[in-house]
Amino acid sequence: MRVSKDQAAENRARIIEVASQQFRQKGFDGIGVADLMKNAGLTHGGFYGHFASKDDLIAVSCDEAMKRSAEKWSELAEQGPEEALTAIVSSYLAKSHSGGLANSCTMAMLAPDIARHGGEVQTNFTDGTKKLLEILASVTSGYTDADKREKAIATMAGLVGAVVLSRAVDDPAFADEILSAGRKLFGPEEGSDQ
Amino acid sequence: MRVSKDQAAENRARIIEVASQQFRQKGFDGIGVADLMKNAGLTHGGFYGHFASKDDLIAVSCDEAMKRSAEKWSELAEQGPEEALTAIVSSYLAKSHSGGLANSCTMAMLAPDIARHGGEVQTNFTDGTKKLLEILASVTSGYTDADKREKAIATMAGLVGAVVLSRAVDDPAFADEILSAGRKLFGPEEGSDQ
DNA sequence: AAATTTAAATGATGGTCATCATGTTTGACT
DNA sequence: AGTCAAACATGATGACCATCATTTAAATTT
Repeated sequence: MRVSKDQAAENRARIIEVASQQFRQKGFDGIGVADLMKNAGLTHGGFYGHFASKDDLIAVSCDEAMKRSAEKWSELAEQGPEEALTAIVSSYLAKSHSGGLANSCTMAMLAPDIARHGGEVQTNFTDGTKKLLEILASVTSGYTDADKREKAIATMAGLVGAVVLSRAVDDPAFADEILSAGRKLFGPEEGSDQ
Repeated sequence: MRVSKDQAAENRARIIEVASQQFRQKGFDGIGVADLMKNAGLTHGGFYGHFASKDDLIAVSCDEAMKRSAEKWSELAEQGPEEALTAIVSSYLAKSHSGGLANSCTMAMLAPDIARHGGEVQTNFTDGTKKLLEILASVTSGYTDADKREKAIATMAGLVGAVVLSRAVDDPAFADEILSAGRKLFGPEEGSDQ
């Protein structure tokens, strides 16, 4: 059966959307093409009309997710410099019960998968990470740009590590303790405001 | 064929050792029981004499790896308080070319896999992470124990995030930039020593 | 309205995987 | 010395997977 051009584009977008969530939740190897398509309301055969391979979808969906993060950070950055950093940090380190693994950042949920995968995904991820870093550096205080960038790297690593650990840990209280320490210490003038 | 008790124990230890490295390098789903056994110099059939299931091996090998990390950190912590923190940080954030993915920390390489897996691995990982945090807190300066612990959480998150990102990124110069920013900013008196 | 195009469905293929049943060898114990 | 069973090998089983060939049917074009 056939479907209108608009419908087909919508289907493609839904496949990417589903894939983006499911990959973050279950990993690249944790979900198959057939299940992905079923969750998008389609059957597995149609997949190869939209994408050359599963690897292709992986690359596309991760790129999409990184771009979405960049948009979100950019929006949060449109504030006074100090409030902006606080906004990004507290948005990134929101309590773990708000949205499961599927709604967490690609950097936090898929970075090791990407490191192992190599290829196009990794290149896209690298570019996306650099972009996020620039946004973060632009709302970070420091004497020089190099100083800002260095501090932004540390903040980004802290954010990613805090989410990675809080999601991996069994104990909800411990998970929240990690997120809350991050919220306190990765904000403006880190560590010196007590 | 049969093998002496000592030989069998040695074989079991080698399976765990191989698994620990391969899982970190390729992920839980990235290596099969048969290949794991082959890399340990055995055939796949013998596996179920040593372990109840692949999940069992996953739990055992991660526990082993976390315990090994704790030993290493404990040794590094046996120094003056400031040197100890520096030692742990610079050991953790050593240049990326020294040892590939297989020799990186479990927290950095497997945390998302563990979050998805659940069960015994996750419990072991949680305990191991708490243990590492205590060691880090013991070499961290602060007015109160709660303060030390909070700072130690931030440091640990920063270390993990820096390794996660540096391993995932395509660009070696960027990877080293991340590690080196971490080395500079996650040491003693973070961020205030410039 | 007929012809063409194409999104998606169906179903098959070859590969991989975890697990287990069974066979073989030989240490360990009587 | 003789028996037993532990340790490992071999091979099978059934499930799942990515990919693709073929078919179906509707959207688009003529």
